[in-house]
Amino acid sequence: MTEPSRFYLTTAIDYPNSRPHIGTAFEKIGADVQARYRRMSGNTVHFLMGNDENTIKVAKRAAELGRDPKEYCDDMARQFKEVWKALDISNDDFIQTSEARHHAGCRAFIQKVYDAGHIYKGAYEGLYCEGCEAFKTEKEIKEAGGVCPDHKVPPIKRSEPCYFFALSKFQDRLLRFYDENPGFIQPESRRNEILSLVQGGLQDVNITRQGQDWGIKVPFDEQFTIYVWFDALLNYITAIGYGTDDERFRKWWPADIHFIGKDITRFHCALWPAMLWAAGEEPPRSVFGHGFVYVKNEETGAAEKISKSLGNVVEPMDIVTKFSGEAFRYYFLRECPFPGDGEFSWQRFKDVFNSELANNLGNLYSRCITLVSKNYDGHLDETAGRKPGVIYTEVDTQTTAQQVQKHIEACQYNQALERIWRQILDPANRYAEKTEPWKLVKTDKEAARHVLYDLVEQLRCAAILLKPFLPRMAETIYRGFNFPQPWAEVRYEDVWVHPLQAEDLRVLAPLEAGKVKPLFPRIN
RNA sequence: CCCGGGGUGGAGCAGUGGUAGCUCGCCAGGCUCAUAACCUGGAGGUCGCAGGUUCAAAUCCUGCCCCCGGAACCA
Repeated sequence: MTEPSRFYLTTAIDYPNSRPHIGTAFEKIGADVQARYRRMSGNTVHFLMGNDENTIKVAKRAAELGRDPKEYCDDMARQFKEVWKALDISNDDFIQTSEARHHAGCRAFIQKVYDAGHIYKGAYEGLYCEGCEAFKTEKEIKEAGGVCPDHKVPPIKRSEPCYFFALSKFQDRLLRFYDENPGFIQPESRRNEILSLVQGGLQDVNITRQGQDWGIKVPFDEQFTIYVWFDALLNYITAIGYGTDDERFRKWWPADIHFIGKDITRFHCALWPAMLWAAGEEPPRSVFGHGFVYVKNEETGAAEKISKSLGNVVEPMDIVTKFSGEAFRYYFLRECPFPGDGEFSWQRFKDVFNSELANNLGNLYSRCITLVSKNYDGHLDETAGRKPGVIYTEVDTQTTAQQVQKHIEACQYNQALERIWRQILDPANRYAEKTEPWKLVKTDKEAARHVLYDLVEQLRCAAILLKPFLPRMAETIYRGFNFPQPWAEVRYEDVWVHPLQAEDLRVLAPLEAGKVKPLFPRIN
């Protein structure tokens, strides 16, 4: 991959018109696993998230509520952050594009591009709704049946002066760049899409709006504000100091990976590199366009796009409060392939939770702890300095750990988790069944002790491998025993290095009548 | 019309040339340490359709059908 020292990753910034839904959260979780994994791997990580606030819609929404736009944005940002916190998203920074650092960086950037001659004045013609006092896309109008979706009146054609960014000039350079950097656009399917798009020719893009109060003023012509993408994309650099702290900016740029939804791939893969070149900066190292989450209609069985009009919006907190942030993370990481699309249904959620988290992982943890605590008073003698035995020979744990690493690096989180379950946890349950330590303890207590030591080793491996995915439960499992490595310092290598116990293995988990509290209580 | 993705046992997926695999669900046993959890076995698929290449195709080629998404303020 990239140089091991620093790793800068971002997610798309969200519109604060409405609260985040499970699809928005899907992206953050996928990025979070990557961030946590990189930290474990010894990288100095900077993980950025944020909200995209300089839009007409935001100003309008605030006006509807009779609130000051900035105050409204701050309140929404607070709500977003609450959700991300509940999901244990480990972002290092959260940028709001209404912040001064973003405004300053944006103005510096656009001025530079202007001075370099990549911006020219022209006129924009589009479909305009007088009720909204805004231009509408053809798609919006078409979907509403030829009228404005908000005001139900047909739009009028309107032309206004504006500034264009000369994107078309960068077509050849982009194609050359894709060719020289085959890993730039991920996954592969997205790459093909962008390739054909750019080969088909690029149009210059309108980057300003006239007569808006809310937003960033164009420094070389203050009657205009910067329009959407030319503002939003810049958050990735203004957040790390572009235009305000050059040293910091140089430290982190270029980004190692931008996580975005597949729908905005074109902006990140075509427009964004061109903008950066125009300002004399490097493009990001890679862009990952993840899939979408659809909601299963329980009546028809059909997968529906999440939308307010369909009334099928599921908010993360709906799930988190009923289950947990960990369960939420597990479901989407295991059930929805990150590069492709996935589906959510409450029934499926329950099934996955019960079979994989409660019955498999949680139950293995419970049975191991009980066996050790009840039969050995929580203390396995003579395990200090002793290597655990191998319980599964088809695939050794080193291979498994490396397969998991490979999958994480390719953002194939569902496959990484499947490996852990099939190659670490299932074999442990089978091994317990085969060796029957609950019986063996009555005839050969020493042999049973070794069996239990081997079983607990599987929990140790699973906890380490699961650290980026289920940070809390992985820690709970790990701290249930006196494993030698401090939790904060464990790395994937520790899975196969088997650092020896300095002292005999002991159960540290709090017990009641010799039993632990279930990690994932079954849902009925 | 164009572009992209996809069609594999009831559901969800893996599988890019060599006896069709996994999870859930279902059926039957076993076990009883554990969260009525765990383990074993079983039923269930002509891998969208039709041709072709090959000793051999879910996998490569051609044509067709169907589903989903996209075309520039939408994660």
